[in-house]
Amino acid sequence: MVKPNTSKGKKEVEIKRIENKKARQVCFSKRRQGLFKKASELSILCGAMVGTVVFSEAGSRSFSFGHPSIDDVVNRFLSPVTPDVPASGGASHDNGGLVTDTVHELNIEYLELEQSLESEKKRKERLQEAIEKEMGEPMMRWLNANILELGLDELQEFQKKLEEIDGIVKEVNKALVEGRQTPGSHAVPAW
Amino acid sequence: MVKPNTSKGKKEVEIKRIENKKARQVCFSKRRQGLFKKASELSILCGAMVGTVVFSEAGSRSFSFGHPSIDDVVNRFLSPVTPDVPASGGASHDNGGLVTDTVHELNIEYLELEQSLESEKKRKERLQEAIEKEMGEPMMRWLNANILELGLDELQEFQKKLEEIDGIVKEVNKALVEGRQTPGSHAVPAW
DNA sequence: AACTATTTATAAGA
DNA sequence: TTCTTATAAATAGTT
Repeated sequence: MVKPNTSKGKKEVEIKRIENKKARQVCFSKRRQGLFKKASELSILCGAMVGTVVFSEAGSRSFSFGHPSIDDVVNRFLSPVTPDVPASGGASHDNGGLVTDTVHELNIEYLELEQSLESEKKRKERLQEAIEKEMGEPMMRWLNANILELGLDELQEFQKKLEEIDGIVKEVNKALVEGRQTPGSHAVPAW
Repeated sequence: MVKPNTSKGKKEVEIKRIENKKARQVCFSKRRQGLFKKASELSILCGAMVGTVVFSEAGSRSFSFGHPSIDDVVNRFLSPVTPDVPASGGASHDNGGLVTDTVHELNIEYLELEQSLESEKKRKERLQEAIEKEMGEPMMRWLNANILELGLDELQEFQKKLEEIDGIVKEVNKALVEGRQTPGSHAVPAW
């Protein structure tokens, strides 16, 4: 290339909030793309589960990438199977085999059990919090913002949804009370 | 740096699974770092919520980055509410005054009325969509992700919330049917 | 883990 | 928004 420098091109950037709104949006768009590309490459090259979620500043839009899917990744993240916490090594208690027979091994087993109970407790706390937070504040905020705007038809539609969800919850509840086993296939409508 | 070229340096890579285990692990480590850095830069430059989760291939370890925190991002992702609803550019028909008296003015008034009805219709459509979208997909996704994990206590808590909301909706509904006037202060709990 | 030749990402400008 | 291009940044292979 023999083009003279026309002052285009990348300049070094310091990483701090871009104040100019237009420039910020352009950057958001470009870097979001770049981020997803990197995430995708990592998942392919290394066969790893990777999930990335980005919300636009206003919060009105969300973008996500996930391998194998964003839902899989989120579920995995929420699942107690692996303790999360950045770079925390999960003591996997796989147990293919024989009974432990030394005091040392018994001790280890006990510690693992204790840890697993602890993390189960934490998980429950997190779920409880989530219910409070997701069903509480944001839903109520949305209602506050919109309920006065709803007409009759809309209200009835909204109510129908509510009752649909309520029905599912009741069903799962029942299944739990009765069999105390995983309610694998409760009647889920075609979501 | 006066080193002669000893054939180091990057070669182009095609994006496919790296078969060599050692190389794959090294790549995982490097690119994971890179990904988190990019995610962090995006969140700072553009003031956006960003979350990224990566699981090691074996699945024993998880790594995450989140701004403001990974839990915030996940909760937001699972939250049924997105306060989008773009600013409805409603032509405010304030009317402080006198009766219009020329054909021209009547025409204008008619056109404005028509426009206002049109935009009202649009607004309703938007709300209908919002109900579908907010109550539908994200809520169901959240439920899917969590309902099997909920214990009895949590389920009952969840249900209580549902019924609380349902009660409010019914009340507003009633107010609409009866008085056909803004139900300014229905019994709203302390949200 | 450090090095560095190259590829890749991207900030500005058009 | 999309394309172009100079340059900064990421990184694959080597040591």
